Amino acid sequence: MAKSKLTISDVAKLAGVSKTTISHFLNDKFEFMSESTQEHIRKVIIESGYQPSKIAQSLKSQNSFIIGVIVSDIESPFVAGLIKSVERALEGTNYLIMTASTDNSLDKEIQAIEAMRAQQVDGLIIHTSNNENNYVRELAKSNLPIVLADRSIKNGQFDIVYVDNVQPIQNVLDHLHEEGYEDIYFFTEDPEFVSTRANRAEAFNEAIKAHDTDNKVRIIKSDDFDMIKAEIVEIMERYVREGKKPAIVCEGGLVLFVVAKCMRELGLSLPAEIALSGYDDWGVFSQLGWADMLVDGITTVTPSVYELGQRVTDLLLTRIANPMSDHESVIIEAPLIIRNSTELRSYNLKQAQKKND
Amino acid sequence: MAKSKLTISDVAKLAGVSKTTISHFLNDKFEFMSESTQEHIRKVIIESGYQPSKIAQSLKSQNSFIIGVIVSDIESPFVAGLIKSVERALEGTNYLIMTASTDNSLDKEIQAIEAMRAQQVDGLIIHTSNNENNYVRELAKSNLPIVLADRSIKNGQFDIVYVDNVQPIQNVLDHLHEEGYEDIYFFTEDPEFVSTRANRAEAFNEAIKAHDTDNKVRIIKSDDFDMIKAEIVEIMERYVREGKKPAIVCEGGLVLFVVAKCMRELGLSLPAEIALSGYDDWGVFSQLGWADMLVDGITTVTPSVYELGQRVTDLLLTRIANPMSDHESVIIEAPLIIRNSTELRSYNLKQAQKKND
DNA sequence: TTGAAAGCGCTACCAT
DNA sequence: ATGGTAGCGCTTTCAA
Repeated sequence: MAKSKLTISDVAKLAGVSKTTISHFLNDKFEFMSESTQEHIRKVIIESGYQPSKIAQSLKSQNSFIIGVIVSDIESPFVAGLIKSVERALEGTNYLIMTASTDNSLDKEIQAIEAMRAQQVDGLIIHTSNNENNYVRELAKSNLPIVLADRSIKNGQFDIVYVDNVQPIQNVLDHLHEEGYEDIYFFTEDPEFVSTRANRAEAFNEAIKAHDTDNKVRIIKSDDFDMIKAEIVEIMERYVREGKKPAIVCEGGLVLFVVAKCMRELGLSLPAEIALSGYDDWGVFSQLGWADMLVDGITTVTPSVYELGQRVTDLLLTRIANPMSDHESVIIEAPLIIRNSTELRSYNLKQAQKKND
Repeated sequence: MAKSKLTISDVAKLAGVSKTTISHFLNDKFEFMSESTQEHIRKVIIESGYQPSKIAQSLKSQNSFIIGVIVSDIESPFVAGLIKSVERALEGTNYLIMTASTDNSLDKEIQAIEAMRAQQVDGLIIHTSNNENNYVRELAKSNLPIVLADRSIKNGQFDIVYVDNVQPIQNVLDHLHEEGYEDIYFFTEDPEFVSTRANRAEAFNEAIKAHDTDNKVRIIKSDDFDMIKAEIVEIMERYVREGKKPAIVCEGGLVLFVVAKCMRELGLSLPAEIALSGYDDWGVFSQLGWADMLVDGITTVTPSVYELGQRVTDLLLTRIANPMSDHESVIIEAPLIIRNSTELRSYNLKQAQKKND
């Protein structure tokens, strides 16, 4: 192992050839040298532990082989799965990823993107924290390849891959109606700046309006358990007054988790007193079956985060290869997995059987 | 927004000054120019959207302001928390991070490190997948700053920050004994190449040997639920035969989660039939209280992953600033949080009260 | 088959 | 206060 950094000149000197020949060797242009020099150079390079500087190569070639991945919060299992699948999709290429987690702050997001631009990244994958990110909208007009992951940005022209926000909501509602729930709510974190939340809430409103004219969207904060419990209690009080079975649909993995926690702490029994369901977009956690485990199983809409990352990466590499191609939108489907938390009919059946025994 | 990339020469031409002056401006050396040129340059740069190339700066200055973060699996909440806290600790500096998730493969780990070396990273934070990583051990002898996060590498000289692997195990065992458990097991994934697992298993053996001479370490695979259930069933059979209350201590968040899941599926009741506890090193998930939620609360050893990331980053920055300083080892303490899953005495008390009623 | 030299975008030294 | 220029490590053209 080399003690200090060698340059191409050092290696050329060591091997007794010119920089040019070393460079040819590094770039697999073996036709420019004899077998014997080739072998000789190989040996010298291995023995010396020489690592060509990507920095210098980048400066020359004008591409860095770095993909910038900007995400809202790396600790969200959704985001971690996204990053992992991007890395997997990049295996076998020469690209590395540079990540920045913006803590859902627009300022940090812009800072991170500027820093990555300065690093001469070859492309950007963005899981934005704000759908009004002007900076990105403008940047998209330059020639820097950008693909949005799941969350869109208003009024911009982008490549984007996102999880279906409409059909799964319809499917959940159909299922809940069939099971006999009549008072259905949608819990989401603030949808103002996050397209997926807004789109899911809108799909919910659209689908529900034939059955219900009240506003059933509840905007919660996932770290304010008291507030969430208060919302749930209000729903249960209404149930007591009006007798319509209530159900809650949640916008994403975190909200679903937190609402489940609150229901448990309130001692509610599912599916008898209330139903719970929602998007479970937590990648490895979905695989581990957390929704299967809590409160005896929660019905979820379960998209493949890995597919998302794969498709995003495909799109980005395509655009890097062909900067002038038309922008594409790709939608990831998300099947409904029905579990105990919404199966009122079979619950009722079991209760009836117990009585008969 | 610029359509194509501007260079310092372009900007110098636009501003009607020399490259030197622009360079001075970029490096805040305002003493070398008049107020008026300074203002003029500022305006030109903003209007043109010019971004100095870090690549060129790096080539010149011989440092990249990139920290490489090599981790075993970014989807582990422990690792995600580590990355997040490293990023936080780096806020306010000029450093960016480049991540690579190695899927617990030694080959990929070495590849990733080589790629990062080529990128001229200024330092490396490594959460290794293999404690016999020769490549890293040798690399540590070069002048590249390296700090290990939590997992150590045999026979190497490193800066390292890790979660205490001894005292918490002792604390858990003391607690379990006090509660009346007499047949205590340690569940871990294969400890052969992962120092934390090996160290915890060893601490367990050391602490238990006064009470129990059998080998109570069970090596499981976290994705093989059948195998885990079989182990648990065996333990319960022994309990039926011999009457000593069993307890399981788990090596990390994933094992704890999976074992909890299996116990639930087996219909075991905690703490009455068996106790469960272990390291909960899942950062944000610990905060969300998953261990509080499953099977009515699991007793956990709960280190702060954020502190780990913070300390690791501090150490790395210190070493970058002062390459010749002595290697440091920092230990993160981990308090024991006692929950329902091990509280046999209060459970028995309640049962007794019920009888009296 | 090999090598000399220009130049990528920037910094820093040395002039003016 | 401002500018000319060498050089960081590499690639690539052109010449030998």
